[in-house]
Amino acid sequence: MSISKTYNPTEVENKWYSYWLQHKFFKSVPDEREPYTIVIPPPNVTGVLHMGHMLNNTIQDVLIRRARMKGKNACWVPGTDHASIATEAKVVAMLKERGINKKDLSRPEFLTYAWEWKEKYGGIILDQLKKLGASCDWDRTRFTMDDDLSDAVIDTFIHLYKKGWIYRGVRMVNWDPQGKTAVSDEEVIRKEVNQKLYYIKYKVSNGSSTHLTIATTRPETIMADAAICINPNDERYKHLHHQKVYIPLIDREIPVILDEYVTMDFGTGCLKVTPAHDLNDYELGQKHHLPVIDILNDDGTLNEKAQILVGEDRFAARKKIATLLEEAGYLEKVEEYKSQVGFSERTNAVIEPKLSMQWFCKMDEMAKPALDYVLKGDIKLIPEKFINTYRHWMENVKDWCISRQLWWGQQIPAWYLLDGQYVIAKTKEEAFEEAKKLSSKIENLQLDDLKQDEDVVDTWFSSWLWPISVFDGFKDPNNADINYYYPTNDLVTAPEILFFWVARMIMAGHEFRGELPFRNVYLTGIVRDKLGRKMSKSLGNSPDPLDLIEKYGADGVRVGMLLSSPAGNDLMFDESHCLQGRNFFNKVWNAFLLVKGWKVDDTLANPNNIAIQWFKSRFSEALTQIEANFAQYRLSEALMDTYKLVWDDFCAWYLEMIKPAYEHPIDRETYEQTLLFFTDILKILHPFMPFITEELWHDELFGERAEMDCCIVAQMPKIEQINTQLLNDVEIVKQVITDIRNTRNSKQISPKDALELSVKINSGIDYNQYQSIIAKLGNISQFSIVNDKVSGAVSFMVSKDEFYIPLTENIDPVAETERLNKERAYLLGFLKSVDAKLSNERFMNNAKPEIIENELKKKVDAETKLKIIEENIASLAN
RNA sequence: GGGAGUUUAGCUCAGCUGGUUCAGAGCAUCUGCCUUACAAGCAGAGGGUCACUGGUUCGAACCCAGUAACUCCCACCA
Repeated sequence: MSISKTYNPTEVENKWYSYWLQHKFFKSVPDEREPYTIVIPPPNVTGVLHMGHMLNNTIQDVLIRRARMKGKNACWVPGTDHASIATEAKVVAMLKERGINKKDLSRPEFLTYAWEWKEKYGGIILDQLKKLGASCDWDRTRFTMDDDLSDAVIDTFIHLYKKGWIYRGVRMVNWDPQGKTAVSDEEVIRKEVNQKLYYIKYKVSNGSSTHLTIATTRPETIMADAAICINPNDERYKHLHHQKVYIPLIDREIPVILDEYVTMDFGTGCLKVTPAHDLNDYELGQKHHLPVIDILNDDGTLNEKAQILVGEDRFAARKKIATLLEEAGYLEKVEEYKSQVGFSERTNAVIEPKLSMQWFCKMDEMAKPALDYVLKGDIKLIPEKFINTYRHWMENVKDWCISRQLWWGQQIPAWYLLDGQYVIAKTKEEAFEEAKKLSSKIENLQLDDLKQDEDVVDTWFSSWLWPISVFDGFKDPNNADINYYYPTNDLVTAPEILFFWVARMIMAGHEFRGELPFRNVYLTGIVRDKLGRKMSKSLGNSPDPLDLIEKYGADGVRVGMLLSSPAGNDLMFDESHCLQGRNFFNKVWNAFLLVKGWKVDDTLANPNNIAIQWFKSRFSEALTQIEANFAQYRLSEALMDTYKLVWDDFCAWYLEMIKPAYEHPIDRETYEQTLLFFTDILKILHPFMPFITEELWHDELFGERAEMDCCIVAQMPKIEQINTQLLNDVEIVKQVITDIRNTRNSKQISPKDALELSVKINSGIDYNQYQSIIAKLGNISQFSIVNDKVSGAVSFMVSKDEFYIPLTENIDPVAETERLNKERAYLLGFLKSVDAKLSNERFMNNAKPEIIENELKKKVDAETKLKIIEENIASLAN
């Protein structure tokens, strides 16, 4: 098998992904091994892959591949979320394009369209994940509206209802007029927007011509006013106590009420109270027994109760009413004003506070154990800083509005009787039986008298069950899968959904399994562009992930994503990272080409033992570091350790040390060792760069591979004994080589010209054994150990040892002296600081003994060096 | 308004229990190289008052207090 000169990612990626699939390497079934489980945060079924998914899933894949290679039974469960609001919106839009209005469809008809649409476009994102190399067990793919998962939703609804934790009530909810549904508090995103503050005059009805002025950002709601409220302590308005005023334009009379809730120094100190359209006003209205006048339709247009501007959209009405007020002389002034406005997370429509009958889930009881898991450390949040946020939310948790006025989702299992009573039951038949038991029985109750609640539950009411439901933990609570895989190990997700999803999964885990759902939550950051803006479709600042894969290879993009993304920190994405990733796999490829090109001569018996032993130790040293970083979920650092090990230690040093001269053969032992090293390198690279490593793994260089002998299931190398002495020595040897190269650079000597090198050893290092390495990498023709200083040579010092390169014609005593003087000055300064410490009584009394010992050693070392330098300066002067 | 976090080289980030003259890495930059694995490369080099001000300490990037800037989360000021 010949190997191509350059690595071709696309071809290789497709080849190996199919191979992995075909040989079921992603598949997991319970066995005697330790499980390692991740459930994917299910992306919206309508979604397409964006940079956030790339980051998130790359991390998951690295973790899962590593676990697999560490002998665990790794199971990554993929799937999608039905995302009721988002999907329903898309389906409605699609129907509209076809000239179909949702209103004209029955529920079953609509759902048929929706399912068709889901089947057609639903899988896209999962296929995109495959391009990234995601090693999910695709046979386990679930959808939150699969029958079993929907059943679980209904069952848990009934369970919680029976516990008294689900109730129905009229509340002020966040109404999304575009989605025409209520949304939960968490789905409202507040943004500061520039608004106008309208000052509007209301006539007092006592016959005098006085008026009061209120300030509002929402003049279109004055028709829904129920009162004007002033602070009883406000001296300015004592005369208004117990008066009534007329709403402008419609001249409806409303009372002036008193409440300390009103801030005197904001606006005019007069507050219009509009219970139907503002949460605070609603509460104020409750307190003062005010009527609720709702002037808005579900779609945000004004209804007939508004009397004027009926049918107008709320924002159009706002503009028009401003004009009307102005014309009628009621508008005192308009000011620019910044305030917070809530937007729907799903549709981006401005949220309308609206009173309506909804289903709620009580949270306080469930929050307690869910908080404990995290506070006790049974569930770890990574990074830990999120614990505070989590606690704050859990301690102030509010009941969860779980009903949504949509069709796409799990329909609420509430069945209404003709008289408005209702029962909760899974099926109509069960509901019928329940209904017959009601205390106030209905005569002649017929099955068809029961009408199911039209609403569906919030999508999160299904996804909070995800870690259990994907293993059929509801349908069959004692099955082999759930017993084996649950609790799962790591969850990788965005901090944005810590409350939406993570917290609720913990609650559900405890409530329905009596156990936590996962042990570690790795919270990723937001992917931002160079300017720090969140990457989003609407800003157009997000590259298409698939284009990136096309351009840099999946391995390159994976490395690019991970190069700089510590947990919890936002990722400042820059394509140059992917470039760096590509350059990296290119480096690996070329190193491979080099080794592959070598011819072995079995008669050679001069293995590079030093190089081999050194790299062995170095590899274990790096592996120790890599493991430690993984243990702390420092993926970027683990990657960087690997990167440096491969690029610097292996390619730049080890391969250069052992590389035979052009067209010369290599000895058997060195060759075999190098192949072993390469194998280990492929293994540690694999979680980051699965494709190129698998490709190289199968090269004939490593001999015939059995069908199932793949890098993806290779076992990670183990940490072996580290020869610290050797590692230290080689660091010095590397420094010697660097200094030789530096000398060449500064004297403009070509690397091709061989040099002579002498060393006067003061350190006790045995340079004899490193001679050949120094000679090879420094291009030294003659290496000698001397007892005296060499005059007329360029010198440098490494550790305490003096090195000389005779260069009579090029030597410049003045420059050389200057250089040595600089070093001398540095050492003098250094000694001074050390002496200062050592002569400081308090330091000697307080510092730990090992610190003092270290200082003493520093002193001796520096003095030795100083002495040598001063001798050298003296000898130059001669 | 409340809470959390961040601030270290041009950029992205490390810096664990305060202890080498401690200031580090990768990228970028600069210099020199087409040295037969790799110019997607090789060999080198330069770059920082650790945001600011005080304090604690023998010793501070690290601990404490204050200041500033930025980010995120939570919160109903019309």
